[in-house]
Amino acid sequence: MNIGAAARASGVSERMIRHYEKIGLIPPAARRDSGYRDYGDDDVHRLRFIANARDLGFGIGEIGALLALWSDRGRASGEVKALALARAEELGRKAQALAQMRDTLLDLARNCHGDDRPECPILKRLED
Amino acid sequence: MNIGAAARASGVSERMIRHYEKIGLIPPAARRDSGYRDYGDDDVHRLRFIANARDLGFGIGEIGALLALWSDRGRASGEVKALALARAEELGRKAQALAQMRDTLLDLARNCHGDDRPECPILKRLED
DNA sequence: CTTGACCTTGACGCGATGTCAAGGTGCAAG
DNA sequence: CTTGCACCTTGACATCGCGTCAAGGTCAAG
Repeated sequence: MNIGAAARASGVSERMIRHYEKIGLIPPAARRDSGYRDYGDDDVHRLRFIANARDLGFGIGEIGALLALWSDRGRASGEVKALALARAEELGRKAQALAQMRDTLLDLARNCHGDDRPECPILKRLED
Repeated sequence: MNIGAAARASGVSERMIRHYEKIGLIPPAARRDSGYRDYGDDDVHRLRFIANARDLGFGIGEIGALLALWSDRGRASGEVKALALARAEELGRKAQALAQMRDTLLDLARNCHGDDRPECPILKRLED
């Protein structure tokens, strides 16, 4: 399977497949005589795993750890759980921070006439 | 005032002050004979404005627009309000996306024994 | 004059991805 | 066989906001 087909099958762009290979997240792909990368079902499976982990907010480093645990038949599920909980906590922190900013902005906007007059509590707040 | 003092007074790092100047977000600073940048109270005021806007989640482009409105005596507060509401909406979207990921992870973790056994619903989910 | 704090520019790093360029490969139709 | 198009290769540059380090100039106090 060429890289384009693997990309379509896995949901990971060609660009990122090459990138993940370069940074060592995935092993170097097999090559045909032409130099084209050649992927099998296992490779696509691994790429889908990565895509799913990314969709859940894991970073590259964590995904590396997850991949190692995934391929370790004797792994302890506790390690995976710990990674997931740590990520969940971090995501919660970020989500709260963003929600806080949003609320502040909505608060400021509520007190702003929003008409043609120049007076604006939003800008006042930014000045402080 | 040297750049270090301006950084301390405004809460914007030296690095970012130079950066904002290079990308044109702020006008080039005055220079002493030595080549040192020289800042006045107005400059610090503007930098604080930028720091506050950043803390509220505005991006560089939006801050540029806010700065223009800020220095426009005849501005319409409606324009500022529109920027704030657009940013608030975007922040809300991101916050929700992160919270969604967090909830999914907590859900998966809840169903994971988290002991020494290898069986793990989290990894199962990542495989799909 | 020396020392140490401060300034200058420039470059490289992160994280994850897009995009563009210049060139080679594979395959099907003419 | 040739032509053309889709696909592949590597590499470089852009994004966004910031850290950090390096090599050198400046300033002020001792």
